[in-house]
Amino acid sequence: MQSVDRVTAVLMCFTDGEPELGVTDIAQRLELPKSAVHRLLEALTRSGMTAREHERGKYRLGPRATELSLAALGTVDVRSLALPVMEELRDTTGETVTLSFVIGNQRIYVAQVESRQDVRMTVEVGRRAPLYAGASGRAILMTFADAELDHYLSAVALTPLTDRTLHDRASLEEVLTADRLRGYTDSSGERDPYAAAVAAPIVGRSTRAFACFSVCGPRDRLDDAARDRCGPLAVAAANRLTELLRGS
Amino acid sequence: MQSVDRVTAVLMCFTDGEPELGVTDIAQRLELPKSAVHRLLEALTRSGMTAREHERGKYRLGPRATELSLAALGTVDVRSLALPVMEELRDTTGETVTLSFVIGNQRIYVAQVESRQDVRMTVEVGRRAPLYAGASGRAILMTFADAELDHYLSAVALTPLTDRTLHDRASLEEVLTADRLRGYTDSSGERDPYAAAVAAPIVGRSTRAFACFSVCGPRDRLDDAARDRCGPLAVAAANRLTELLRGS
DNA sequence: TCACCGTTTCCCGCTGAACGGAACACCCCC
DNA sequence: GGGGGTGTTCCGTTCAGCGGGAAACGGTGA
Repeated sequence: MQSVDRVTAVLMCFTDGEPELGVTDIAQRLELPKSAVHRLLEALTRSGMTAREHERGKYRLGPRATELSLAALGTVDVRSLALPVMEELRDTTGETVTLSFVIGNQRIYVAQVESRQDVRMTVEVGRRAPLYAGASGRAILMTFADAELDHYLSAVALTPLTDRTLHDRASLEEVLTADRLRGYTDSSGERDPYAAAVAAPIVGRSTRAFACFSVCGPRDRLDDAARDRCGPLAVAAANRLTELLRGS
Repeated sequence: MQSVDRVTAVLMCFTDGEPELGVTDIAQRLELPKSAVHRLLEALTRSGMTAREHERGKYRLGPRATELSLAALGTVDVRSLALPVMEELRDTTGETVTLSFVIGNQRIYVAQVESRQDVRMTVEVGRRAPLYAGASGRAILMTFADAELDHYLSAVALTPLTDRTLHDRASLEEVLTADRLRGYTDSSGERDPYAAAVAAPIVGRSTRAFACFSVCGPRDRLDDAARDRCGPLAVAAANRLTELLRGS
């Protein structure tokens, strides 16, 4: 059914990192006539899957999509899917592996798999942390679109947690730019003076991460060379979880 | 467009609390011919919005729906929407109000608005708790379908946290049955010997809660009469948040 | 093992829902 | 005022999607 394919394609456009899209934009992405896209969006808006704030405005996902989302995520236990991937990453790297979710403009540890070594990092599952300090938070931040990042940096005071925390906007943006290129972030002594970590964002099809993995341990052990080795492993694990979530 | 309406209607069937549905079931709910529903589901499954495990099996939401969900929820900051509702509930009841999310088979405090009274309940935002102990957890459990509840009770050891915690299956199920009728749960001394609470589940359109509100305070103040008064207020606040999420 | 029941799948003639090109309307900016 | 780009509307055309009904399938109980 051609219509079903088109509905799905239009809705999936909203997962590409931009929450608001126009008729012409979607038509170009999907190589469809504007009249067809317009007709689809009008019908989707009437049925609640998309919405827009005013006439001639851009479209966004609507209340029915939110309701569908709550149901869809209720049936997928992200944490259960993640645990085996985390165990594999822990065994490969030898360090503690954590999973954090984004909630608002903070992140929260929801699971960890601890290193088997006697000297190890342990985090307090349930603890929240800001996004600007440390590898995990920045792994999420680096997936933000420019406008979103700008909004975040305007809204949040960059209070240093240790004397190694990046807290001025310019150096933060510079670090994020570099991190985007390699797909992971790293930190040493930013949230805890004796800890170091690498982290990789976890995305759906959206480019905006909803969670991240980190590999963390004592600074002495997770030195520059170890972080260089662990970063790509964290990226691979994050990609693995994304595949599992997609059901492929 | 008739097809768009049908696609939306079919997808929304999956938000009614049952994660798996058959052709006949959906056709009956929507009063559509089975051949039409079958054609829609086949097309939705090809495009990834729905999926099924084997031929002739039931359908469920698919990987594209999961991806769409992550994008949709990324644009709705549930916590920001909730805070004004929680403040209003705090002012009406005089007690501390909390918001918990479901993560796996536990819940986690994500926000609180504290009572203005000097003697007050304070929770540790970020702390996790089981679903079987206390008003908040049971507010979530009571929205589970029978099969899901059965699965939960089989999987989780009902370890008492205080000597008032309900920890045998029969009395838990009995309490849940009663709570479903009135739409909220209450507890006194189950997780903390000196605390009492009422809690109401927060749902999308799904009957399975993704979060809950609680009103909590010292047991002496939140006695039977106070809990009777606060329960319906918590239910109204939960419904209010659901409306806000739906964008109505 | 077989019959029954309920569900899923498939078929096919029909028609109006959906199609897309093009023109129009609108808005922003120089 | 005009250019550029986007959103909206129109309308003749056509085939995608329609639904009734039959066939196929699977589970269950005697």
